[in-house]
Amino acid sequence: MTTLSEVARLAGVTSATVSNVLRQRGKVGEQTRLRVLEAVEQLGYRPHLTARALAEGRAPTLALMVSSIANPFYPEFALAAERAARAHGRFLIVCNTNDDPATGRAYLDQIAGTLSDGVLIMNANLPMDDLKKTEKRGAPVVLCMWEKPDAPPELPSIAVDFRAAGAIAGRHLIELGHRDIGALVGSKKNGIHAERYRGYLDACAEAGRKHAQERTRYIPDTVAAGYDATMAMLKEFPQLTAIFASNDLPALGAMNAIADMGLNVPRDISVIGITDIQWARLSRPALTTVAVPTDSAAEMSIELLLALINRSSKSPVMRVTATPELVRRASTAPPKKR
Amino acid sequence: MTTLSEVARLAGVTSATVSNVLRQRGKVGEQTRLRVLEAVEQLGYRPHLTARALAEGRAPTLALMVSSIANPFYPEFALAAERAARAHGRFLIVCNTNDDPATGRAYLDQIAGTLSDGVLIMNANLPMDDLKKTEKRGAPVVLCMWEKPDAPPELPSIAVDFRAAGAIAGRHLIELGHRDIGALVGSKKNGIHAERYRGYLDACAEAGRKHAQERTRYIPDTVAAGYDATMAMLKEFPQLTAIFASNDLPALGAMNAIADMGLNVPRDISVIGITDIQWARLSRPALTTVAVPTDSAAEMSIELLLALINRSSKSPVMRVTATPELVRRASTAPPKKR
DNA sequence: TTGAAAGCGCTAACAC
DNA sequence: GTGTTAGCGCTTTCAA
Repeated sequence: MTTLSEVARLAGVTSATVSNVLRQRGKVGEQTRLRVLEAVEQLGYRPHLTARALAEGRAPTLALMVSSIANPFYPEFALAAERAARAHGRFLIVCNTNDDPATGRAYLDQIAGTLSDGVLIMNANLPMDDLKKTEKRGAPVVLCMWEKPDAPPELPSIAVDFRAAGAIAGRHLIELGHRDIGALVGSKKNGIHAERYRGYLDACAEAGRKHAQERTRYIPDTVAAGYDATMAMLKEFPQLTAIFASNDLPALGAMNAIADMGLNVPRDISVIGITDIQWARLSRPALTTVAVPTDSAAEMSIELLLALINRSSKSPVMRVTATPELVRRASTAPPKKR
Repeated sequence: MTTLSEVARLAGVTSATVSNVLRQRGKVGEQTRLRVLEAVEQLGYRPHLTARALAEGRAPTLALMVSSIANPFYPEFALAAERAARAHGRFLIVCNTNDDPATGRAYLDQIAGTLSDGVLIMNANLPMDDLKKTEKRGAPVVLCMWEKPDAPPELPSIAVDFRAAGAIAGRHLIELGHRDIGALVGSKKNGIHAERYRGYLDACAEAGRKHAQERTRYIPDTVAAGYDATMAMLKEFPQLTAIFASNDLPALGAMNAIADMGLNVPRDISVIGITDIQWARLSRPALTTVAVPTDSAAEMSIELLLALINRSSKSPVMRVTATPELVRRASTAPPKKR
């Protein structure tokens, strides 16, 4: 490993000067600058980021806490977040909590404020208290995809208007003429997807209709759960002509279930999801869904986090992304005439 | 931020002692130990990982270079790698090169050997030379999924016998009775998937058959490319009864194309892939594929990397994972009688 | 068993 | 412009 002072020695200057030329801090003569640069080149010197971090009192990394990077939505977010971080000279450490609060806490304890300057929280199943504690210890925390713009959380956050997304999905189904709709909610009753469902109910209300409780299933946010719930619901309510799913994963499961029952999407039953993950456009039929602005949410999250780190913003702040938009694909159509 | 010496002061000892207590380095009296622990608790002290790294001369992080974490296979690998890294007390930094060698080089230059102790290379499109250069600078490098066990690379690596995988896929198709098979190779002719195709050709040869060159398409490793190539190939060779794809993504594309042509998988045409990514089991019909041992490849990669870092192993070493295995699902069946 | 002190590689005042 | 110096927070000999 080549160090600053080795470079300095070769260039016949002191390490402070080398540091100055490397950080482009003016006040360096043109010839010494050239001499230093040459020495750097010759020795193949690379700054030691850890040492620099310690001296500067700040880490070059940010952490992203996520329940599991293998969940199909997160990689897309992570990619965008990493890009945004890079654009600001930061590296991204990925922390999979596996939905286990203890794992998340361990991460927070170890890296927040030491290895990484701040942390992005994406659905990591961590109690607010733990998050506030790490914030108090000096490491800013940003909630990446808050679901309720009307109810700002106690921590800085980027919010997506998921209620609007739910309403858009509901409206689309209703406008197509659907009256018998089943709803798949990918969380507990008052869980994370509650707002999306509320939005769907808003759309029903707007249309002067009422959604019957029994036609709603609260399930895990997975393809398999969407599959099972759809099977069950279709058996109980064969008259359904459409399925509203609070997320793309259960929607995809619903499509599979419908296909396996020998029915056709969208001819017999329409399906709509929310998010617009990659698979949505690749499934057959391609899934109609309400696209959430993933990339800009990631960028906004990184920017807010950096602002907090630089103390140029004070918590709590909530910023709202652009409104989700309908993406019409092939899984929705008017209901069959009877 | 609480520092070691603050804890030391509170406990009435010196920071060296606190350090000893924390690192469980015996030689500390029981009462002082307790006193120190209490002080740690009281102040909510957390070791500063960056400072520790600098003092120890080693970073607590490992880097994973990948072309794009959003590519459906990588997140699964990344998850397993992160778990393995955590099990050894390391954190994982994700580096998306975006398939751009310059980006990869920039990462290597910046973090290898400074911010991170070593780097895992997963299909990041980086020239060997750059990798060898970073290794020379002192940061071990491990190639995570080398495709040719018979031709060890010049760097430490974990190899998967993809030729065997290709042979397994080919054999499966042939055993089902297929004779008119189209091949989709997800890389350039002598590119990364060449071994898989060779394996497929091995299977043909074993069966005393010869695969006709014109029935092979070299394409990008994507769903879209698989779709287009299948469309084209089926138009040119309507007699095909099966598609061998060197990867699941093109295989999924092939299934979509077949469906869009109004044909049925597997009744009219069988499709097989390689890897067994998550989507494979979720597609309709579920994709028959040859599963690669992702998790163990990730673990082996991490372990090899750590061994190199601890100099308990010297490069180059190549280790081979368990052999890929056939996963029969619904996309393959015997060909129709004519 | 505990303390003193040096140093990891770099940055940032402050002098010269 | 360039050098001197004092740390950043921790680990680790080496002495006591």
